[in-house]
Amino acid sequence: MISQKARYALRALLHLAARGDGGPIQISEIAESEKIPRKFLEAILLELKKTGIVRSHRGRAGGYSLGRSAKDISFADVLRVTDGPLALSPCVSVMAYRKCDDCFEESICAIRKALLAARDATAQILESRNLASAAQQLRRSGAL
Amino acid sequence: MISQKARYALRALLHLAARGDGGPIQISEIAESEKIPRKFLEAILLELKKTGIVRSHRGRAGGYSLGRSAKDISFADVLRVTDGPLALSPCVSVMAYRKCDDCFEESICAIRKALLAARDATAQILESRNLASAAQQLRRSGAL
DNA sequence: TTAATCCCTATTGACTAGATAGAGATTTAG
DNA sequence: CTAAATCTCTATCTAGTCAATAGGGATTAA
Repeated sequence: MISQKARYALRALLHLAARGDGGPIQISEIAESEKIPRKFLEAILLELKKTGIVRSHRGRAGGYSLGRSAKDISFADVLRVTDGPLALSPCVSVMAYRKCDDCFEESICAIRKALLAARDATAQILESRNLASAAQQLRRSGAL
Repeated sequence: MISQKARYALRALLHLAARGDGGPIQISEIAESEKIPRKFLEAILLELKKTGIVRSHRGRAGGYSLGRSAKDISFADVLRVTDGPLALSPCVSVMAYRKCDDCFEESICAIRKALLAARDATAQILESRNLASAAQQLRRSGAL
């Protein structure tokens, strides 16, 4: 299961992607219209900023905007920031590989083989879905 | 990431699948040869028993054996017991559906659409991998 | 210089993961 | 029949994580 943080992050980013072309948007606007606890959202956006997914503008009339084109921000990108690796085991993570603590011999581990296939399938999907396509879906279904 | 409990469960079940035809195997044998804390393994096997994945035999010379043919026990079956639903969100879980707490309108949720595709991809893989095929892989690579 | 914004650190409460302890119940060998 | 070996059950502990909140500090523009 993804965390609440991940849900908030995705909702906030979709908000930015949808109303994206009129300068920065304030935390409080996002928090109110997406029903996200304001302080929690601050922390989330700060993390997203550190990885370049969003950009911030300080001072009066400051706020947040996407750090790059919406079509270049995938669901995988976001989940990796909020929830860590997509993989079901560190030993099959591409972005954050680590040997399992008690692994005997990785090359013949039957568990690893299954988890690796699962990771590849998940990553293939989540890397192909991005904010632009998601926002477009919303527009098509009349939600925007 | 899967839990430590899931790892232990899978290792224990592979142990049973590999040495499966000579009557029940004791917890202590599994615990020692798979390096799993004994008491923790007891709890895990008890849970696996409740769902029919293993069968127990009490008393002297008792122990555990698989509850059904190894080819009918998928990785998905095991992970569902130890770690809950495979899905990344309750609203896309097939075995344990639940509406998201703060969902506005499920049918047009763009997040849900991506998570649904991810669930299907993961489930497809994990339901196709089973203890029999995993044990066979181990045999082929000379681990048994 | 003031007000609006983002930035940062610390803290809290609830919950879960992983592991352990100690008895109780059941079966079978002798 | 009884003793030993097994599984069964309930309770507990510790450390860590999740979700949320608090209270300022830094920056910018009007």
